[in-house]
Amino acid sequence: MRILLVDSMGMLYRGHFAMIGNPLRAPGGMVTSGLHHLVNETLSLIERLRPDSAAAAFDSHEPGFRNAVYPEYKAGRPETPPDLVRQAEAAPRLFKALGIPVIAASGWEADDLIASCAWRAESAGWSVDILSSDKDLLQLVSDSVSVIRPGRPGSPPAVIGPDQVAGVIGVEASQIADFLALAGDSSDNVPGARGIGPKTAARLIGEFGSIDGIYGSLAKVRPESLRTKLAESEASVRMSLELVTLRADATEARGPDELRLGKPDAGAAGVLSEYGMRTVAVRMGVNLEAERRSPSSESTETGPESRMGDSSSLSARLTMGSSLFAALLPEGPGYGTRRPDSLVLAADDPDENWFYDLGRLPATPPEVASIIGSDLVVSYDSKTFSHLSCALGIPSGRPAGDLTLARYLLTAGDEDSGRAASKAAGALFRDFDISAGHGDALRAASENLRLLRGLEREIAEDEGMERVYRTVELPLSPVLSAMERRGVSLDSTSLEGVSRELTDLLGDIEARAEDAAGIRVNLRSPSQVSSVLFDHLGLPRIGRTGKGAASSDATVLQALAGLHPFVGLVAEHREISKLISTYVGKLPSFVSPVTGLIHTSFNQAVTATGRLSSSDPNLQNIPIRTERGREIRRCFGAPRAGDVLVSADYSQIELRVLAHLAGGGALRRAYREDADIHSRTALAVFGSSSPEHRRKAKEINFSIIYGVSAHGLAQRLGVDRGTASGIINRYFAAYPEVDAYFRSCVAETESRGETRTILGRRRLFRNLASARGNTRKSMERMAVNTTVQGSAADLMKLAMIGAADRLGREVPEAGLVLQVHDEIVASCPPGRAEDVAGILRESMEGAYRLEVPLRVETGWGENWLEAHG
DNA sequence: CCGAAACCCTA
DNA sequence: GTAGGGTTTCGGC
Repeated sequence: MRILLVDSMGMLYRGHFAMIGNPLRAPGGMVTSGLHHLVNETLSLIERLRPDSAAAAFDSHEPGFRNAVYPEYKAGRPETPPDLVRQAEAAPRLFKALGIPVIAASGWEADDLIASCAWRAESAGWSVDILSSDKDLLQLVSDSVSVIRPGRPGSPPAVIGPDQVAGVIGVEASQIADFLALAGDSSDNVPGARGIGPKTAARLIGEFGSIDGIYGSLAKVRPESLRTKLAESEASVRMSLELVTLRADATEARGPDELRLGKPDAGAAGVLSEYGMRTVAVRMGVNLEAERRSPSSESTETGPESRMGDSSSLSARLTMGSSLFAALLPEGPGYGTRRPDSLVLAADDPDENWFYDLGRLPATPPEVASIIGSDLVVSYDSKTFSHLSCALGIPSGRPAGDLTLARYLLTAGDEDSGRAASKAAGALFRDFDISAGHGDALRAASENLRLLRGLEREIAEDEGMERVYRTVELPLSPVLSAMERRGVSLDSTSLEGVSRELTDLLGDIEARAEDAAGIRVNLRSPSQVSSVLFDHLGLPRIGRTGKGAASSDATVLQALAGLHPFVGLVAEHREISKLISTYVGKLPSFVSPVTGLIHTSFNQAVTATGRLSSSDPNLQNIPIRTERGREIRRCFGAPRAGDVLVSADYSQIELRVLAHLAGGGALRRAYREDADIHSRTALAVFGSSSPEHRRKAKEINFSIIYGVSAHGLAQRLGVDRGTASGIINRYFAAYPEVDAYFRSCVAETESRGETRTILGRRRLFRNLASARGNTRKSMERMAVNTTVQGSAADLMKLAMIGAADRLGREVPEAGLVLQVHDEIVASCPPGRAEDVAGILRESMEGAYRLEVPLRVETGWGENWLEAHG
């Protein structure tokens, strides 16, 4: 026998705040996000677990024993929002109407009632499942009691049994109360031990087992400061233990037999109508006569093909302005070979939701193909959707919307909220189990459509973001997915040769290093290298690491070169081991067994500035600077045998963008005159354009783009800060418009809390106005750099869209394969290389009209090294 | 087993 | 000083 116990308050909170920006409402206007979440999660579990009994537990408003123990218990909490109070009041009535028993008792918290019911059920030999995301309830986990965490962000709902508890919270179930009593809990105002947080608490509990164990052998606690803290806090810890321990003796709690699941009663239809819960009604088989329009239902009891009847009517309903949220399952990142076996479609009208079980069909129905191929589809992630539809043999159309991209544009720079929003949406999307029926999938798809609508409304209110969304990011997505699918080839034979040579060399260096140092040392361990350099050999400590220790990084090694042979050997070891471990040793594992090619992922929604990133593998950091590194680059070729790679890269795009943004002045003039910009800068700053001065000026020009600080430039040029400061002053004297632009950029970022690129892409800087000292300086540099780096990224994205379009029409056998921020690489038959180079050049130079010309250099060859030239 | 730190590859 | 991805070691769980 099985019973499900629901932590109603926790679920209401979670649902309510998850949608706080875009809440669900009943027809009468009441906010119902929390209710929807609570009821839907509960029903999902009932459908999946099929329990015999269930109970939804609610907190009492009356003070309980904890307030008697500690009057400050839960003090200082923000007032519960009225919207949430109303939902908490409505929930018991709703559950009762649906035949789900409710437990509540004066003076008791829901957690104690759950503990008491769980204890009774367990004693009676029942299995117990608790739906809750609250860590306190993990205390109850045992062989017969599991806690189910609803759709933890980013992962499917987690069932936490005895073996999982430690992984979630760091201590065993039986130790949780002791752990919380030590660490304290700020949300409940449980004091715990002063100066001890979760990390230390978990360590102590791990070591001593319990609070009694700790105080029983306090003398063994190290270090001494910790012992003192514990001794001073003993009374507080003992009291906290009483506060956090769940009580299983609430006499009002009922046994599992008294909590049998019933059926919806006669009033259910009325309640569900009142709260606007039509899908719940359909799910429960409750007839809402007045509102029913469709004869079929999305009940999980009907077969998956239930809605396949008259699908021809569907496309007829897809008119201008409407769109369908589509998800092909199984979902997952990247380019794969998995053939999706089902398709979920959600429309604005939930009665038009569809579920196709493709696995049961002999072939993909033409209706599905025409929907996927239409330009009406919106999805959670159109690039992944495109890969999955390709796996079905159906090319997807232009995306009409993309939840990932919409969220990205709105939250760039606001890392926490961006991540949170993304995880929440991702969780909603993945948080269903197809084996339990397709109700969850449809619900998740509907929810995602609703979320996307909200985000797109917000974007549409902002001209710049709307432009970037519609004319840059959405059109770029299919360009990137095609690039990923095309892939690039890896010459494994040559790479093996490189591998052998580097491996031999590395062994040689290790032996010589041991000789030179006079002791055995793991050269991959920075701490061991440091101890040899600075303790054993007594070399001078130059730089410091982030934590203040003596650094042994490449700049330090360069400075120490010549003082001892060991130094050079370390540097060479670092170079070679890097090449082996990151490239030579790893790249072959990325060759697809299906295509024989490497397919990277171009991530369109990760960087703060609007650049792309590349991963699995990262093809944007393939070596080029050292001779040995270049041998690796030489191993990359066109995806089709016999084709060549054509490379086109922008010349100084960021400095040109800066010249444009900064307005009229010497920098703009220099570019219009097609001058050698580094020589110009050298002349202005040093009064000479000698090769040495030009080289330094080049460093200065780079530093400018990063937001220049005297400290940074000093390090870069190897001069003292005073000198660097003087150089910066002379630079700004030569290019006063750049100085003025930086100042205005910072001022605007401060006043608006955001900065913008040339096309209107936004990066949030909410804290600039309140930041001080080095934090402030750092944010100023980020703001300045974002306009330059981000605008360059905008231009490159436009160029890629244009180039992909022209290649598709003019040289269909060619296609883009790589992008490395200021470079794009295409592949084509050798005879078309010149044409392709011309198309790339024109697309890039003409991507956007600036006040200065854009220049592009092209090259081609059998491999990437030759092409890049 | 995981996260932080140190390091290094790219633009 | 900007923006990324990735590897290894090491200490703590």
